[in-house]
Amino acid sequence: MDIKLPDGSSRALNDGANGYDLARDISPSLAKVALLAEIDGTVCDLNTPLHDGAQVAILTRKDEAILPHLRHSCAHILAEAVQRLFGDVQITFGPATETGFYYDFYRETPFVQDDLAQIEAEMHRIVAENSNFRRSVWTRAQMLDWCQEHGETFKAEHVGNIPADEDLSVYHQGEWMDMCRGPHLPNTGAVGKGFKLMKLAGAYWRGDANNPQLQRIYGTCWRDTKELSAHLHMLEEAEKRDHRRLGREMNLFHLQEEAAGSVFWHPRGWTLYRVMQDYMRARQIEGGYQEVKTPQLLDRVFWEKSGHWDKYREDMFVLPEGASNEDTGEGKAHALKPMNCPCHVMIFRQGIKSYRDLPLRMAEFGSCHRNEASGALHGLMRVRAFTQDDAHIFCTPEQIAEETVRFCTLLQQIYQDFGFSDIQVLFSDRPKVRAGSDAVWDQAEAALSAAGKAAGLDFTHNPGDGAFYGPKLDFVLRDALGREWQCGTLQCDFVLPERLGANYIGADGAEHRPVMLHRAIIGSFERFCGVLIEHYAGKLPMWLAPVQAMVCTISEGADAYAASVLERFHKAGLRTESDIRNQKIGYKIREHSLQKIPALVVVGAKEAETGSVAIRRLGSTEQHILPLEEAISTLCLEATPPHLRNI
RNA sequence: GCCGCAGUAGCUCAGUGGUAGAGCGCGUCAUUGGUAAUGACGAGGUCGAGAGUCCGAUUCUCUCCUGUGGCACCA
Repeated sequence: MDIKLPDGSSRALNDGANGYDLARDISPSLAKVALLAEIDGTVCDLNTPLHDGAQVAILTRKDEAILPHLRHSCAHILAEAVQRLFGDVQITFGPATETGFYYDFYRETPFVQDDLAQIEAEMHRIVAENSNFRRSVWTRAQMLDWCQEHGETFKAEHVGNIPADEDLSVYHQGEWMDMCRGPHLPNTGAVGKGFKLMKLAGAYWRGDANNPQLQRIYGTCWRDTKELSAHLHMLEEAEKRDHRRLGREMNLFHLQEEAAGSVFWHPRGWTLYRVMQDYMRARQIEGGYQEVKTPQLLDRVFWEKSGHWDKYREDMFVLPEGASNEDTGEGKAHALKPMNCPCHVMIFRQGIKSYRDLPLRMAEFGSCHRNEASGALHGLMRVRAFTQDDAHIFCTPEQIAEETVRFCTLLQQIYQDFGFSDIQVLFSDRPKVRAGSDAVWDQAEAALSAAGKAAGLDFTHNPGDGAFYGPKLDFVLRDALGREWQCGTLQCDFVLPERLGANYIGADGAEHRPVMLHRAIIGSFERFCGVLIEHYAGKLPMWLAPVQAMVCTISEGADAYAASVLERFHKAGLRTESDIRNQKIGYKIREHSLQKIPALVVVGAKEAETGSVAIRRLGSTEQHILPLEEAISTLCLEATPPHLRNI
């Protein structure tokens, strides 16, 4: 038979030959390092038989494509090690992840951290044993017998979930085996030493909280120890830019247990927050939005009417009846608002709206409370009290397309200004269970998807994942470490205007129902602050930096000059502080550099005499001596928020 | 909410069945210096909260709280 190779050449092999035979035919040295075969674009075991005319590539350690399979094989080795060491363990699943693998086990007694070292040592032993991975195909009955015999109830349950027309394959390695689709490396030795067990975690069987909890062991796995240490180093770097750590070190905010999930903003952190908010407000006004402010605490009846009570009451903060005054037991039941939209509909409903009022764009920096599960809280990223850059656009169905384009344009501008250029858009269309007629969905989906494309955004289709009340676009941005953050969203809603009785008078003189577009760009200010801190590793661009310049004196003799410099900087609108402490200049430089202050303004006798300043920028060791006014105009230029530039 | 881990000075952490220690930070004093740590001295702790075992608990046990890594959740 004839096999085509990646370089366009072809090779004649005997019938029944496999990838290994091909590798050996090409060269004995290739056969030694061959790990997997990519047959017609699908990665397969090396010993998978080839067919005539197949396009085949032999994969070796050099190919990144082996990584998922290397990791998956490593997961099997983990599972074998665990079953060797612990008698009372059932195996379940163990897939590859983005940087490694995990395996979920069932065991009455949980694993503890100290078990990991022992397990890892056993894994190295299994690698050293260098057993072949051997695939075989079993019948359902054979498999179930095996599960019965070995007490593997979870695997047995899974047998029933494998499509009837699919082969049920098992992979052996030495004495051990697992039911698995494969493919795998030729032998356990091929996994090498580039792996490490990372952490223990709980996970539910089949991802469902109603099912038994399994014990998950995470590992990371790479092609060699060099790649492994590079990855571990990257993790250390990521830890250094953790916003919780930087928030403390830079004195931006803190959290404490009496207010779990709510932020104490310190002066510097609140400055960042305010600068962001001022910027967002300005951009929104440019974008044709009107800003409003609505109540935090509303009668329970209101939430019942809006439909939130039924759906979200578990996660709402509620004041039960009588709680408003503990002494007298007076007061109706209330709840803190978990979102702003119903309140915005209330404003829309005041007075009679005409089609001439549409589209009506109503924005609020809406402070919301959601009683998030305790295990979900995480620094600024997941909190219980937060403020959204929320807005609702009331419009006609015909206006959806244009409003979407306007929104995408605004969003792109804002992300760019904050320093994010890699934006991914997910378009989610009608779910199975939904409200509204198909005709309206047709129109909304077409409008959204066309508008997304028109705005020139990267576009991924996410079928069936829309909200029950309408299709949506989600905007995911990628930060400096390549992590993804879903921040922006645009959701069509045909339901809430109806539930809460919003309408307008059309050109025909009749009442019509507006469509509501729920939209946010940064999502929550709290979370976005966290994202910014991590994206910039604390080194915020000048316009966002809480303190933009620090005037540092060389010695006491320069105090008076420093005070006049500080005053000039303040007058120029630069957020500036001064450090006239009795310390050496090196000490001050170090301290304010660690505080990530963008411009250090050093003044001593020389500067005082010539009316100049020595500027040292964060991240550089150079000093630039400039006349005071020139320094100010240079820094001011950079410190100008994006919406005020070029005007 | 579930599973693992953790909670000791402002921060990072050590430590012990007989009520505690370091470094940094903070304060005072000396030093007046030229770009990432000047020196000396000093203050600072209900060892997360509650209960139990014990003559005695920060240490052992239990419960709770909070944090943390996951899972589930995320309008």
